[in-house]
Amino acid sequence: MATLRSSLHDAVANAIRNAAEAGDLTLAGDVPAFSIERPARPEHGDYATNAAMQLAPVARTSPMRIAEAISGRLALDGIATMTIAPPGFINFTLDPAWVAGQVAVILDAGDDFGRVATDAPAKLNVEFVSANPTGPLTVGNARGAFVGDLLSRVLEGAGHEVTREYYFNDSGAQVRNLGASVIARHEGRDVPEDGYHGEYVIGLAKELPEQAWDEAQQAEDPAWPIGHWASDRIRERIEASLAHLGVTFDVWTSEGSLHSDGWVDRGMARLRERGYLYEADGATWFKSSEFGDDKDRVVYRSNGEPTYFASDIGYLVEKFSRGFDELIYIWGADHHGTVARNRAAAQALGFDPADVQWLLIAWVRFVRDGQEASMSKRSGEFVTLDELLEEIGVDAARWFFGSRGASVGIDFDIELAKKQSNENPVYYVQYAHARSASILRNAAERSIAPDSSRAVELLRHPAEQALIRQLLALPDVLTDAAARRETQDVPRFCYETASLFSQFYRDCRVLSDDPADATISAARLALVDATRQVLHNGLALLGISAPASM
RNA sequence: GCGCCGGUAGCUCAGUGGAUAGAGCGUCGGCCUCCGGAGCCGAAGGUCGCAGGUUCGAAUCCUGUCCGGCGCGCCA
Repeated sequence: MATLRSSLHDAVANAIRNAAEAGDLTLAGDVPAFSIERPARPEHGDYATNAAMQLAPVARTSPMRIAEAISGRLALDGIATMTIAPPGFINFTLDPAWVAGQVAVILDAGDDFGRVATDAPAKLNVEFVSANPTGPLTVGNARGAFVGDLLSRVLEGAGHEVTREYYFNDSGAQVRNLGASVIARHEGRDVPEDGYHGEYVIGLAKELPEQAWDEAQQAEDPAWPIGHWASDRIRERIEASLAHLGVTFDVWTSEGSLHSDGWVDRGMARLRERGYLYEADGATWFKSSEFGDDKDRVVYRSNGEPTYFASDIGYLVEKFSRGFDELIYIWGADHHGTVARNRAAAQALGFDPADVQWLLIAWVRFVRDGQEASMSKRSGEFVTLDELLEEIGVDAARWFFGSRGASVGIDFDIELAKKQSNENPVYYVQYAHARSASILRNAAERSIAPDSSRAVELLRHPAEQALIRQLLALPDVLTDAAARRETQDVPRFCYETASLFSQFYRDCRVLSDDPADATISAARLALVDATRQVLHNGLALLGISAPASM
C-alpha cells in the first residue's frame, strides 16, 4: 500500500519532470532530494513540500516561481487545494470528501492498516539482550529487551522479515565461577570473593539434584559441570522472564556452538586467506587498524585460546551464512569500544559494512529513594526485571522505554514511576481505546451498526476531519520509525490519536435516541470503529494491550 | 590523553535543515441536565550548554570550547 506521503512525493516528482519537459523549468542538474511533511500549523495545510526551495540552485530561478511551475503540473486524487507560501513552500490541503471516504479504507484493511508493503522486503537479523546467563535479568537489561522487541515489531510492520536472536556465553571462565559459587553455597560455605553473591545462588544450590552433584564429583574440576547446570537453569528463567514481557526469540545462539560448529575456524581461515592475520608476541592478531580501528586486536592468545572477539568474527560469518540482508546488533553503551573492531572484521571478511549496524543503548540510571540503585550481579545488589514489572506493569514499562530515543541516557526513578504510573500517558491511550469499544458496545445494544457508506457526505465536522487525517498518517509514521530504527514516533502517534478522539467525542455526539439521527450515528460509529482499529494497531506495534474496558 | 553518546520548559523527555521550538508530569484559572471526567479548554514557564561558521532558512550541519555519562585488556 502506498502511503499518503509517498503518493504525494511521487506526484511532486512527476510534476517536476513534466514541468521540465514542458519548458516551465530549466534544470541544470539532477533533481535534489526534497521532503513531504505534515506542517505544524493548520493554515499551512495538511502536507507541505520544500521541493521548490531545494530546486532553486539547479533551476536557477526563485523558489516562488519554481513552486508555481510545479503546482501547475501537479494532480493527485484527494488534494483539494495547493497554495504557495514564501519562501517557496507548496502546501497541500486534502479534500474533505476524500478524507471522509478513507474511513471505509481503514476498516477494510483492519489489522493490516498501517502495515507497509515494501517493494523489496529485507531479511533482517536483530540481536538483543544477549545477557550472559550468570544471574537473573536486571532492570538494566530491560531497556535492551524492550528496544529490541519494539524495533523488531516496527521493522515487521514496515514490511521486513525479522529474526529475533539472543546470543549467550556458555563457555567462559564466568561459568566456572558460577559453578564454584553454587558449590560453596551447597556446602554451606561463603562464596569466593570474586564469585556470585546474589540470593539466587542459594536457591540454585538447594535445587541442585543429587545426581548432578554426584556426577560432577567425577569431573576433574566439578565447578565446570555445576556451572553449566546452573547456567542452563538461569537461561531457562531468563527466557521465562522475557516471555512475561512479551519478548520472545526465534534463535538462541551460544558462543560454544560457534566453536564446536567450526564458524570461528572458518572466519579465521577467511581472514588469513585475505592476509589480515599475523603472529606477534606468541599471539595471533587481526589487522583491524587497517579498517579504522585504533589498533590491531588479538584473536588467539599466546596460550592458544581464542578471545571473545574471535567468537564475534565467527558469529558474523555464521549469521550471514543464513542469508540475512542486514544484521542489527543492539548493544549496551558500554560496548561502543568494540564496535570499531567488529565493523573492521565485517569489512575484512568481505561483507558490505553498510549491511551491519550496531545500535548502542544508553545507560539507564536506576534511582530509588533518591539514591542510585546498584546493579552488580557479582555483588548481588540489583533490582530484577520481574521486580520492576510487579511495580509498574508491562504496558507502562513498554511505553516508558518505547517513548525515548535509544541513545539518550535515562534516569529512572522507580518510586516516581510507581507514583506516576496512574498518570502515565499509556493509560490515556488505552482509555481512548476502551471508550471507543464501549461506544460500539452501546450501539450494538441499540441495534445501530457502523455504516461508512454515507461517510463522504456526513463526516465533515472539523473534529471528524482532524481525527481521520490523523488516522491516515499511521503508515507514514511506521515507515519513518523503521527507517530511523527508532520507535518513539509510534507512542507519540498513539497519544495524538487518542487526544483527537477525545476532542471528537466532545464535539460530535455519536449515539442518539432521536431516530432522525440514525444515519449520522451510523457514519460516526464507523469512524469510532476506525479509530478503535488504529489505536489497536498502534498499541500492537508497541506490544501493549488494547483493553475493551478498564 | 584519545574515542563514543548526551546537554532543549521546574521535572522527565520529543523534535536532527523548514514556517511562531513541542508533549507528559507539576503549577495556576475555567468546564459536568449528555455516548466512560483516566476527560476538555486556557494561562504561566525556554539565551535549545557557550562561541564562531555554512545556508534563502540552524535546536538540527561544520569548527572550537565547557559540563555529564560510558569506553579505551592476550576480560566477557
